[in-house]
Amino acid sequence: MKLEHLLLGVLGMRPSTGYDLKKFFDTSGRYLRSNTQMSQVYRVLHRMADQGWVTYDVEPRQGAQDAKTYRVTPEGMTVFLDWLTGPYLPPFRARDPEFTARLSFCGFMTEEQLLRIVDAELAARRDQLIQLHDHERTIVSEAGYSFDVELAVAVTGRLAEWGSDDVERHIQRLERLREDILAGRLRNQA
Amino acid sequence: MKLEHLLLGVLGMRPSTGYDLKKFFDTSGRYLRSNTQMSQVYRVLHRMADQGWVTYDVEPRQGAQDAKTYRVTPEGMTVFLDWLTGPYLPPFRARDPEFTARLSFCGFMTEEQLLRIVDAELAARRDQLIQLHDHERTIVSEAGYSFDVELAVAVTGRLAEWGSDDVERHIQRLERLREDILAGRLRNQA
DNA sequence: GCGACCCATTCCACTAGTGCCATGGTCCTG
DNA sequence: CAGGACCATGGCACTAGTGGAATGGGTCGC
Repeated sequence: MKLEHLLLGVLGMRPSTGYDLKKFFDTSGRYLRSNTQMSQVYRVLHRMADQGWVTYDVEPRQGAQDAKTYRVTPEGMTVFLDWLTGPYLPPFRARDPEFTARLSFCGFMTEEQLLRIVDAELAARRDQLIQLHDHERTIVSEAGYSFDVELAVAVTGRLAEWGSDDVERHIQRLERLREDILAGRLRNQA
Repeated sequence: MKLEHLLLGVLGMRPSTGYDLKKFFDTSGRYLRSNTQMSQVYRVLHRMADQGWVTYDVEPRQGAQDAKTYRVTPEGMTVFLDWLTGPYLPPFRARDPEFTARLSFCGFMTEEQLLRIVDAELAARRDQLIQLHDHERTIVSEAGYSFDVELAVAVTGRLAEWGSDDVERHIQRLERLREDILAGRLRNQA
């Protein structure tokens, strides 16, 4: 998930300055991408402007740097939609934000496109759950450094438990979401 | 969380070849780091060998490339332990693997060091939960591209719900783990 | 006896991201 | 009236990671 696409998505909802974008990723967008650097935002913005994916209006500010309000061009929107509605390959770890990122831009999708993504995610996580079960792990330290095997076994056992619980829970949520989309239950609700 | 540290941790448990390490991150270590490239593993291994953090024994294989079995040196172990037991700054997103990574190497820690990490994580997530509640988000599309506001509101609402449920659940697990460590319940169990 | 897959290392060009700092303004607060 | 937060842009050196391919075995099954 490139910063590029996230920026296009955010700008697609609301034209912003580089500063606004940075602020967004520090606050409500933090679950999409954390630790976003100023420099990175501006660098990507410059590149996208060169490629014609975004344009900006300059608001002159006497003395200080001008403020540039960026907006997505039709070409940029095409690039963004190609990513958003293009093939979704669920990442190996259910927790990384690929899926969440796409869902948070679901306003740009049709319900059919959304369903395709949800279905792909669901299939991947069901597979994953099966593989988690027939997976034994042994912990042995052979390297001669001080290592508390008993503690390691107990804690990693718990981590594995947490992991598969999370996947199960995620699957249940996806099933519920899927049904709600199909039944039109996402319409006309608070 | 640098690949460096993960490699040192894994090698600290079991000396391995570069290939073994890559395989590990593709299978049981996949929750620590996904999509690990061969080239990256070998590059980091070379650098660490230069710095004296690891050494290797060469097993000659006639015709083909020699196989090198890497192991951690005392200096490397020091570097690793400095990271592992050094200050833990919980990442903004509860889901990224910093915490999990440290816990999976808990065999190298004392129970006190483990507790410090768990406590830091717990404090961070409790703060986060408070901030999640007084956080209103409004979704408006002002950019003129086709945008289904109703769908977006419904789905992002659900995402937010999922997110805060996850944090709550994570906190409960941490509390339970904390108590179990303190009560010595991680000892002598299956 | 060949294709597929495993073992094992290395190189190369490239892209993305980090961390830190400089500039220069406004507005608020104690 | 100083200090800090906020607004806004940008430069620089650096590090880490991606993606792909070349090399050259070995083993297993069909």
